[in-house]
Amino acid sequence: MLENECFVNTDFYPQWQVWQLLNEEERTLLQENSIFRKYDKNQAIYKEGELPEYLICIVRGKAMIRKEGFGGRNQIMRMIKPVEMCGYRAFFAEENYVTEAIACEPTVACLVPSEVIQRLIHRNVELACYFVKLLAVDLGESDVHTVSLTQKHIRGRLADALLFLQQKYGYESDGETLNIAISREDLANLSNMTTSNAIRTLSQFANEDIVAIQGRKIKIKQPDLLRKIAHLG
Amino acid sequence: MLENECFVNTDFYPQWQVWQLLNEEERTLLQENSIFRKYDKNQAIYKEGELPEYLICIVRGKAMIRKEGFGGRNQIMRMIKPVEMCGYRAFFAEENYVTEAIACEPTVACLVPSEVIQRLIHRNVELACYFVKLLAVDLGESDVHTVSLTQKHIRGRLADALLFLQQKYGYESDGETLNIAISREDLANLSNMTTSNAIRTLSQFANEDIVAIQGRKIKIKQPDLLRKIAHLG
DNA sequence: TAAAAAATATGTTTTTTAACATAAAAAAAG
DNA sequence: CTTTTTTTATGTTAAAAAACATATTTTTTA
Repeated sequence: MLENECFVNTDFYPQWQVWQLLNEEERTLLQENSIFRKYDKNQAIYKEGELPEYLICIVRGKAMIRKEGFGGRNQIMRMIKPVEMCGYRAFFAEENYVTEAIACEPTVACLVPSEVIQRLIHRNVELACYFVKLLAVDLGESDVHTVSLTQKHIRGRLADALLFLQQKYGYESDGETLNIAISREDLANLSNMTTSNAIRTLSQFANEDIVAIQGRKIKIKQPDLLRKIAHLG
Repeated sequence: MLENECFVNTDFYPQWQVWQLLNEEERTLLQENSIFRKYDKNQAIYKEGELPEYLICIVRGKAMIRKEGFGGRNQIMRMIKPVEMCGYRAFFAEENYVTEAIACEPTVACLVPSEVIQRLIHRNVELACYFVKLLAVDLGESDVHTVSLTQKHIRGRLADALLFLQQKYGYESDGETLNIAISREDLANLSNMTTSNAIRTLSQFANEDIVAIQGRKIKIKQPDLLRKIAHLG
């Protein structure tokens, strides 16, 4: 067993949508072949250029899917929460990864070897259709994200990023603090701007009382205003 | 029969990869339910916000998949050639279209009603897996395209666009003229810049003898140099 | 074919954003 | 707990790209 493998409570399986599509026999095949791995904050789950060996399901924690750009800049393409998957795109495309996945906080993943998934989707058409839908939704989000990144101004892009984080991770129990701690640099990478501009623009939002900042924790004080800024571009 | 419906030589079917995955019975179902439609240059094949009714296969001509942005700007997301499909993303995601498809030249499409495709993929797992792969490849291309659009400078983006057109449509018989006539505006929409900048930058490339311009026909004279410019960002 | 409209070319100005610089604050490491 | 490193804040400058303007060419349409 590799040192970052671990055992976890397998209660997570029923939460995984894939699990719901499998019969008893298929579930056994999946469970007996899947392994669990722990990742530290900022540890890579997979790297750009590698060949995908596993389908990865995030059980605990958070991950970001990002792509290296030019001059040390990265673009965060997607973010993952429990119980969502990553790594399946490259695997299904039969390509090496074009992105990398990084744990945003201590994270646990369930890894299923590619051959097992391949076998499962070829014998279970509902599972295949589930992945068709998943990829189709991903591609639509990607199209919308691309136009936001390329055509909106800095404030609109940052507003989009904050609303995206809200939608993905929700609020803490106070109903306004984003349920993720994110550095200004990552916020910049999510919204296609330099770190300085993320810092500056977030400060402006705080001055305008649209958000409140407590380090890497962000309170969304006026979501409607944020939506308006996002909508204007 | 709608006025833009038409009959075409059905020899195209064997060229369609989907056709190759079907048995006799499935082929009959597909063929008996598919209709053909003609589109003029610049005519919409489908529009943003509409509900997808058909899977669309381009039989003759060319189409661009684009998304409306802000201030009258569009982003061309993908381009289609015979025999490739479009319109399947929204359909599989069970969403309205987030993009529109426009015929770039007189185009003929084969339309298959959504219910028919739905029935086919649920009884043919190989077909379902084919769409999984197709969408996975699309999403990978989208990721790469996004980073090009957001991080490369104007020259790099235009170089990428020209190389993309070369790869997609190839050369004419002279071995260097792109097999598509494209306006500067569309080139701008493909590479995320204003029309003025597409005009100016293409002129620069012509001055540097990297390309030669004859109206909307572009000769790639130094593809290696173009690749170098694209690679530098 | 002539007139009108649209697209292209090219120069100039303005806006936006990146890059750079420095200090303060916060987080991480020993 | 102290030192070092990293992150954040904020001001200034430089670069990139958009916006604007006008002339010319090409395409479309009557």
